[in-house]
Amino acid sequence: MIKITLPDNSVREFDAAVTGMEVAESISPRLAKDVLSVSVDGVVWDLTRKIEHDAKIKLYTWDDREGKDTFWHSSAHLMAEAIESFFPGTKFGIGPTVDTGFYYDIDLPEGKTISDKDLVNIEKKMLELARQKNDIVRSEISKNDAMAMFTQKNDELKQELISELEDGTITLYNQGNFTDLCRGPHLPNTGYIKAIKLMSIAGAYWRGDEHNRMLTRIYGVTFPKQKMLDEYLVMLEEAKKRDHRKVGKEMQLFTFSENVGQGLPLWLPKGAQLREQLETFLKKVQKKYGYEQVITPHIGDVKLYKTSGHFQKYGKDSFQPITTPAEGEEYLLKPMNCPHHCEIYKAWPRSYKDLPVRMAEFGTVYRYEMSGELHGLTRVRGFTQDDAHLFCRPDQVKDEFKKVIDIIFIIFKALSFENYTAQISLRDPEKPEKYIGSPENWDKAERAIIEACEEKGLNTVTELGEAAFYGPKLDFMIKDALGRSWQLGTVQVDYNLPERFELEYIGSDDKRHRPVMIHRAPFGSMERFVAVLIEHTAGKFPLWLTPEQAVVLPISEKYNDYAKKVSEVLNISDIRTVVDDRNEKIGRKIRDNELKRIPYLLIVGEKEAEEETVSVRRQGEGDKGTMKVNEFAEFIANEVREQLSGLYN
RNA sequence: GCCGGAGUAGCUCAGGGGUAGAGCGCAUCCUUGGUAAGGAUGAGGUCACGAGUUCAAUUCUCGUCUUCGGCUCCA
Repeated sequence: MIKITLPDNSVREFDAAVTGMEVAESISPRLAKDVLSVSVDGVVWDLTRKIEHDAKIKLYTWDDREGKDTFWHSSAHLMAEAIESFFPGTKFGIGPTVDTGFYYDIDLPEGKTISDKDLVNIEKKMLELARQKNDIVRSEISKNDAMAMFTQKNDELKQELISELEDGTITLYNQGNFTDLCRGPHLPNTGYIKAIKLMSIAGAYWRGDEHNRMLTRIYGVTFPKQKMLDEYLVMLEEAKKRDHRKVGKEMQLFTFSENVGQGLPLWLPKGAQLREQLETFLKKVQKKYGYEQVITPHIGDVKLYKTSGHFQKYGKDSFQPITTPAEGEEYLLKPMNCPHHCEIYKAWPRSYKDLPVRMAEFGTVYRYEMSGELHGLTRVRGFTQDDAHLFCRPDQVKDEFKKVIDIIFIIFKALSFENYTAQISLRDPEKPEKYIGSPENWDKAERAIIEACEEKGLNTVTELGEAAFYGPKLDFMIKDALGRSWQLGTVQVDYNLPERFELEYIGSDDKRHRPVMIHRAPFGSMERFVAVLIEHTAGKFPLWLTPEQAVVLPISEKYNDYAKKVSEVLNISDIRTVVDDRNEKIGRKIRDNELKRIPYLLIVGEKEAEEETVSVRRQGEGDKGTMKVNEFAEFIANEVREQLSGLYN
């Protein structure tokens, strides 16, 4: 007698060992059709594997992450089988699932390469193999036998993987003519896979280490229904339309020039306007929180960065120092603002009563990024951080940290960023050589972050090894239109730089003490933030932020003068307004300006000119009726006020 | 930096060993209009750059640069 407990705590009894599939069948035919895998006492299993003892189980379908994982994992095997049929002798690395599908890292036989054209053929072969509904069969194998098997196949990648496994835990999965080393679980047979799209070919270092050889990685995605694949592809097309590189070009926000250099963005007038709005907004928030603006130069003596440790850490792989012709002094394009700010802290003696000192700067920094890394505005070589450094007493760290989190949330609220991940980035305990400073200070800094997040009730994930070399971080990550995750806001607790720069304050005991630094940038960089903002809004920025808030559209050239007058009046009231006085019909002007994503279109003709009114049209919504010009000015000012109400006043 | 694509007008793209095309945009003119594309005419390209093969290269080969998708990296 086997007792199976389901998630609702109901218990089903079976006479003998039973499979997950049999349990599903006993519940409903529909479930038996949809189920993809099963967890048995918390471990995900194949549906066809016998459960021989009492167990708690949960059945997974496509709607569960575990179900999709099983589906895609089997799809990776199916792809491997198809690849092996075209390229016998291919060596297989690893073939895991990712958020949107799966990949397999392979090493093609000597002299063979794979191209996009091959992908189509591999897809066809996969479909053919899927239609055969070959059973996917699990078997256990001893370490020696497994090693012998893959030695015979000359697959040293798998041999390396096997060598790290424990005997007695090694399993193989077979389908048709293909057998792979795999922990599983897998679908019962290949017939579940109905729709297949191989997305791209990429290079990937074996085991993610750039010192290893590069394998060929093939990304793919599969679905249980063709319709789901079609919808997914449409969704990808839609996402591409939001790509900040495309929208930024269309809206004339920024550009790049080969003559200026790669990764060096040029902000066009409208993009600069957008940035200015963001900066003004943050400055107002920061003023409320007691920050003071400072300004520092774009270069600094190399010794500044030797003191901070940045030069030792990054100097070789960075823009090289600028030298003075006569004296041979070395200056570095600043990659960080903190050393400059430390020097400002040291400009005069500080008392414990002065702390915390909150020093803010929109500081432009330059970092050498490898050419293959550059990506639109999200990864560039010259960018502006909304940087600030808080110098505080040890007893103030947690409170200051929490206030920074508040500022970040004000920004996220102002821009309706709801889907973020808060990540606590700690040191890698196995690689102490990557970090500077004492373990005691690291412990204190990490504890401060963890406690501050707990006290704020923040939902966080913790990543080891993601800390900066001088201190742990709290990072806020946001996804772009295509689901790639980018780090925006960051807060870091640092006990190290104050020591290196010998920062001090005089305590109430009349003795010298060391302050603690908090580095923080809520936007992160203006460039990356604007990029993600563009993708979030598809370029339809909130009214308070958008570079052009209203456009006046004269019905004919006869009303151009009136249109200009309206625009002047609105601009005096700080409403960013332009005029479209092209020799075009009104329908055309409406269409063009709707597509330019300007929130308000103001149509003016004979009637409006006589009555000193505008006919208001809201982007995407249509005609809103007629208003006096000053009424409209008040109306739009109100809308802006509402959007920002309570955020900084 | 590494693996694999791509680079033709301001933009989106077609073409192809005999020195180039479309749509949109732009300019000029006609039209002077009432809520998502009015009409005519015209200007714009060393086909990314540099070598090589060829009678002839934008097209083929190689290199460089830039860019795209990944990998690695990211103070």
